[in-house]
Amino acid sequence: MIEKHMSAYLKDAEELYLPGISVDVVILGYTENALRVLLLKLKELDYWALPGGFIYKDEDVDTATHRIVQDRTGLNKLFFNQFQLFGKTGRNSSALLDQVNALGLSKEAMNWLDRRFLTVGYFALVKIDEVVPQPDILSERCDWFPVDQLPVTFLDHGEIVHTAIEHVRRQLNYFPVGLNLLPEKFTMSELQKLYECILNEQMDRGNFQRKMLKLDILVRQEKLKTGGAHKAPFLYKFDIEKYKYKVKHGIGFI
Amino acid sequence: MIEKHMSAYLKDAEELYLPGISVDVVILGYTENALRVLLLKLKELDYWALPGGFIYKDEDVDTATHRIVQDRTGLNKLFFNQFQLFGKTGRNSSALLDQVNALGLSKEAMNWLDRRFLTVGYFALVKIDEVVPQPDILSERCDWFPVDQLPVTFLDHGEIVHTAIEHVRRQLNYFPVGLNLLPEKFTMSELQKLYECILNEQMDRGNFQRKMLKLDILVRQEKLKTGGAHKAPFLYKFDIEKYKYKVKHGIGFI
DNA sequence: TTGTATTTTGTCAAAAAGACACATTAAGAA
DNA sequence: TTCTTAATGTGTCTTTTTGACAAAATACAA
Repeated sequence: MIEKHMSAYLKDAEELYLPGISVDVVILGYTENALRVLLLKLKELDYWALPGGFIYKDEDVDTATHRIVQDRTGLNKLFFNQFQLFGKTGRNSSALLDQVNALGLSKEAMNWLDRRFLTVGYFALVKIDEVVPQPDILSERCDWFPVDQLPVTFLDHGEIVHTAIEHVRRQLNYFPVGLNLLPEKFTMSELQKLYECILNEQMDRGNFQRKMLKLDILVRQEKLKTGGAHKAPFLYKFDIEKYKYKVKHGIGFI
Repeated sequence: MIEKHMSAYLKDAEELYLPGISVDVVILGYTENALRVLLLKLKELDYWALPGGFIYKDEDVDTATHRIVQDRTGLNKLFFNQFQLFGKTGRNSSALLDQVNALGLSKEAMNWLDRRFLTVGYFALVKIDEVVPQPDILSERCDWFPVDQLPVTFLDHGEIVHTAIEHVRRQLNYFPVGLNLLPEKFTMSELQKLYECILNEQMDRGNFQRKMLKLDILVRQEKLKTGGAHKAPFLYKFDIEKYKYKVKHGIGFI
């Protein structure tokens, strides 16, 4: 079955796309106290893969990425960034070709796939509850996985995810993670838990709040009413102007 | 003239190299209180270009980079890192082709060059006095330029340099800049000036020393005798073990 | 020997970080 | 209604770090 889809998908690949290079996107969301990545279950194969695709011959790489993420998430306004090119020799789909009925593949598809591929690694930050995940033609479904509990992945996609996380962690001061991963309004402890997930370290509540407020990028809203059996926390929003300015120059949190 | 060299250089390009992709390396050195980049003056053209090249079909991208840097610098042990893929549409050598006698180019060379090219941006950190710069077949000489005083560059090479610097600056805690840019033994104020160059900001001498020594990565040597009419400063070396460990986890200076 | 330039080292106040405590309060239980 | 619980808002105190600056040291030159 999958041979048919692949053959259709790759019918004019040679003519349409830049050869030997693809894009893979680590789409990151945050919910229920965990950083999660969107993965696609390949049809008939026991691999989960990153959303990815090829680059049209006259298309910017960033544009290709936007297209790919938009197709998989339904989102239009996106924050994403390139973080690394992966290109070890021997990086090709032979593992996959071994498992499909290669004879069922069209000659064009076979030619296209059976070569070394470089892939550009991107990460995207999305509000998980705004996403409507869409499998692509080669996958049967998609799911969010906590970044520390990945399933068996296709090729080096697991490594790509971990590299992306490390990249975000190192440059946390330069990416608008709060703005793009949290809902518009959030509590201080939600923000703290997000930071703790990314940095993989616990912080003191009082000290986190003091430090975060001193950055002068948050606007306090009215109280949160509904919820648990405890004092209702304040809600905050980002002051977008100040936030974006600070992110550009390093927010100065870590 | 250059047409002949290009034709020779690109004779079997299609067969040897991955198509549509190149490597460009921002080779950074430090001397006389300035961060400098090695550029090549293209023969007969008014452009300075980054050292670069193509990737053999069965060669790791990192290996290609090592080969390129080794060819231009004579160095074997190298610290280098990929930092970004550049790939806007329309990024090709037409600007260059306009200026050479295109008719003098072989058909192979013409075919190879006249297409969109992606390029992988790397930076390398070298000890400038250990380098013996070697022009490549397309260039007539090479020179070190302070990164804030670049000449007119080929294509987007100027932008690539500035992106590299910003990358190093942001992740200064994660790169062994001192170890790779300074001679084996150095004074505290040499180290400070290096940091000031990269961060583009002045620091207090006493405070710099206090902070740097507390990192516990330096070993104090004997005095520096020769020199100016003033107190001779201590020389320091890095404690390689400690330094590498700290760099891996973020040195914690900035 | 004295002056100059630069390094080494130290001081002191201000700011930030870290540890922790106590009062507050929404919701549910008694 | 009152009490309990769990998490929040806020404050305090100590320690550490930073920032600004100055005194002492010293190699060389005049």
